[in-house]
Amino acid sequence: MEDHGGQEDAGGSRERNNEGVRSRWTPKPEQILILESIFNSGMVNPPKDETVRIRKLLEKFGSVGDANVFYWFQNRRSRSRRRQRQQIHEAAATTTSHATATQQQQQQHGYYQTTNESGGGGSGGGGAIHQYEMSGSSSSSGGGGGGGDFVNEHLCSFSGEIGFPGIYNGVHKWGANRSRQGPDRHERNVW
Amino acid sequence: MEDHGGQEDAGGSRERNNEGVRSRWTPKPEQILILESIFNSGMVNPPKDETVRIRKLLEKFGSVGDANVFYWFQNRRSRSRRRQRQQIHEAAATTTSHATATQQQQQQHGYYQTTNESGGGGSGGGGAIHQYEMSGSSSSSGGGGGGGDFVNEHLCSFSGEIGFPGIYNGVHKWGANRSRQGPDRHERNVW
DNA sequence: GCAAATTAATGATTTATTCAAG
DNA sequence: CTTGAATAAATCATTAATTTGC
Repeated sequence: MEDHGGQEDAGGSRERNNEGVRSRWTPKPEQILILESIFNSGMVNPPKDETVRIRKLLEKFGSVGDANVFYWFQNRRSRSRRRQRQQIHEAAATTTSHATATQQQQQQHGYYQTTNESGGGGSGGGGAIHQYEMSGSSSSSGGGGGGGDFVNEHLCSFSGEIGFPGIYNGVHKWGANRSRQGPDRHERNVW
Repeated sequence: MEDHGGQEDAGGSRERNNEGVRSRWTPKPEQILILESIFNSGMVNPPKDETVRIRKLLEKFGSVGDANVFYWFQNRRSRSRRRQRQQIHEAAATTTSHATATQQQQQQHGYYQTTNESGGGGSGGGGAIHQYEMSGSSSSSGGGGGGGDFVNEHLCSFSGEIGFPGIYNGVHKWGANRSRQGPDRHERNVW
């Protein structure tokens, strides 16, 4: 049997390196699915709060840290753009027409952005919402997940969807949101 | 309680933004002194462990977060470089000779770098040591300090008074271990 | 069929650029 | 204008695919 999911340490929980090689996180297929789903839904740059939620969600499938999630999104954005540009350049080189599709990305540092992945199925699509989500002194504390949690919605989709071998979809309730009691000087800093 | 006789909130502890305006950290003169001292000593890109120590040290003079310290060093490096380049360009424009001082920085992403500040007396010179420093022992808590000594050394200078820096360059012997050991999967992540 | 060598993907760092508060 | 904060681009380093030789 190919327990292709057998390696539990693949999640990166083992970074023990007596030598000098730092092991990096290797996301599991399920994790990648979740991440891509979120990304494709338009949240290409989740704020810290959301990132933490995502991490907690991913953690159910393997060890992962907040930074890993952050890196993942960062790299995804960067590479998405690069490929888009390459394709543009490529097309420009191929097409003899003068139609230079100069799709200049306007660097709107908004968090949600319409992902125009070329190859993607374009399932999500959706919302270019501007949710800056600042430290929520405004009522975000509510323990139980507070208000509209983006991640929660996605979780719904996954509860009973992904047919993973050996994964029981239980109802997760990460209500106990680890509120940051520290004096946050900057909510959305680089961590 | 020391009354620094000045803006108390300047430390940045107040970043409450009910509106959405983030107030940014305003380092106190003492803090700047410490930071510059460390920077001038050759540590231009302190690893996380050291950053935390620095933060704790700075915190004695006002609220400050790890990220603030990180940003400060980042901006300092950037600014330093840019100015250097400008000066080079400027000099090149002035000098009629063909000696184009193409000081191509070879992107040695080392943490310690010879600070070639133009104005400085060029004393330091230190060592472009590659020290990845991966701590590992989380015993860096409290002021007790632990293994690291860099910040502590600086602290010595400050213990009692900020005796203006002549910035004496002592012998730096930081680590010098080029082995990149990293127990944690992402010790030096972006926070 | 396997294991070393090579290449392709991609996670993690660092640098350059930009935005905005003071 | 200065400079802290944030992000995107570029780069490095490690892991997975793959090729190659036996």
